[in-house]
Amino acid sequence: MTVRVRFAPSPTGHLHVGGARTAIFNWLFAKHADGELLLRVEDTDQARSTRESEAMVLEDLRWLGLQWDEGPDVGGPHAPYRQSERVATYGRVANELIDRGVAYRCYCTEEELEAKRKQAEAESRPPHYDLTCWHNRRVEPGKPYAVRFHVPEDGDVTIDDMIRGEVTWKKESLGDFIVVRSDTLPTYNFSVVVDDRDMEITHVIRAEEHLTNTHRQVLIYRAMGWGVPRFAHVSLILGQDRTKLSKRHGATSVSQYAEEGYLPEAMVNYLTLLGWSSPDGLEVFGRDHAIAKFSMERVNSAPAVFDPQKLDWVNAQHLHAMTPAQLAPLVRRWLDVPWLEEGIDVVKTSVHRLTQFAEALRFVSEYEVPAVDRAFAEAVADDFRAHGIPTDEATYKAMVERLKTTTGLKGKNLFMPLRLAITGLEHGPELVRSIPLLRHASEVDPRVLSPLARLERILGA
RNA sequence: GUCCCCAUCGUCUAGAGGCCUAGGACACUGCCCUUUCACGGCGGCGACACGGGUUCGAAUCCCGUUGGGGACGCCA
Repeated sequence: MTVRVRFAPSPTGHLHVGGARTAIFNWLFAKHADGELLLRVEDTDQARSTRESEAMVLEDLRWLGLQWDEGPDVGGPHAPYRQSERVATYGRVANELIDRGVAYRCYCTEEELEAKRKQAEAESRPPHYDLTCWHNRRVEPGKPYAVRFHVPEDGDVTIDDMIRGEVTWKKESLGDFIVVRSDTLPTYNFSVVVDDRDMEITHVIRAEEHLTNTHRQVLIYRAMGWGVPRFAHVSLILGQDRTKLSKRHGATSVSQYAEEGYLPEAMVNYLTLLGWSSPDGLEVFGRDHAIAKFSMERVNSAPAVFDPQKLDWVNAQHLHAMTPAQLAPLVRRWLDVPWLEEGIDVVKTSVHRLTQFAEALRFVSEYEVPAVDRAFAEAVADDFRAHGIPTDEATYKAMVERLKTTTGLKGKNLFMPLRLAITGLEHGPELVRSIPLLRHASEVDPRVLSPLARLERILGA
């Protein structure tokens, strides 16, 4: 049987790293098994769902480089893939549930239910529905009602979770729950079951926050006589304070990380590492490796704290492995200069994120006249005029040898003022690379002062 | 409160009863490389939450305690 999994976001904003990790695990699981991944939009919460959010989520998933076989954008044999467009189906199933006597119309108002809940709480009883409309089943034409599922006598449920093993719930832990709201839209626990059934989902891989929902969902599968898919509940991603990662922990949407100069490859790599480890111990890897090695057996059941520092490191590893030609088109967004590739090559190892290239290369386009000994500057300028500005390692080394003689300086005493005079800074990439870079950049970019022009600034000042 | 899940260095993790004096990675830190910064290399610091079992033997299996998290909606 072909593995079919789904990622089912609700379109209420950008994709969060938690959702991204769930999507990635679904994708890895499907790809590894040569199965299919489909995307389903869970937009039955009309108050919060928007098309703009849906577009953002899809864009975030594409940025990560995940691809799906069926979805609202690409269609497929089980269309539509938006729950808001599937309400007729839910209504049919709900009616069948009522016909079978396992669900009923509930005419209680939200206010009544709220009062009952409060009273139950006050009497320290479980806040379950008091079954008024179950005992008094009726049809009141014209009056709005919700459809409620009745938890049966044999409502205990045990699942064999791929990550957690056997998990059992007693029927008492559940009250009768609503499957269709009075506005005729389904609730999550209901639509998910109908859709997973319709879409022939074989494995439900989702976040642990849904674990307890599984009790209700299995009850619906049973009532309809449907086969139950396998479940895999992935642990949550936590913030540094060990609570569920949320906005107050800082950047939590993948689009923010894209803005901050992280590579999609690194994001996928790091998120994959949060709860999964490669059997060969590799920590820096690409998509193909993850797909080849992925298995649910190696997914950790304990929650994981999101560590921005390690993400940075993983990102740097991917960055450093890329060529300047590969990086240049990505960096242009932040720094669009004609000498970009050589610049990238010179400062690459000092950079962890794409955004940092602009900062690391600022010394090329910006120059503030530093405090340098005038005679020293004169000597260097004379050398440039006589022998030309170094253009590679050989000419640089020759220049250094001459300067040792003409200035009588060596070691730190030579290199520190040389660096300061030419870059305007005390720290930076190797001079053997920086000086040729400045020369080449000044030749193609009028905004860049050549090394000689810089010395003349000092002398003219 | 009830139910469910979880528990190895600060963090991510390896660990399927003897291979464990518990391994790796990030972070921190020392040295080396480097005439700066970074990269890189070699070291250091640093954990099996606690208590009972089971067993010749437990990080590993069982029970309990504690701690953390999640869910208890006409949200998903």
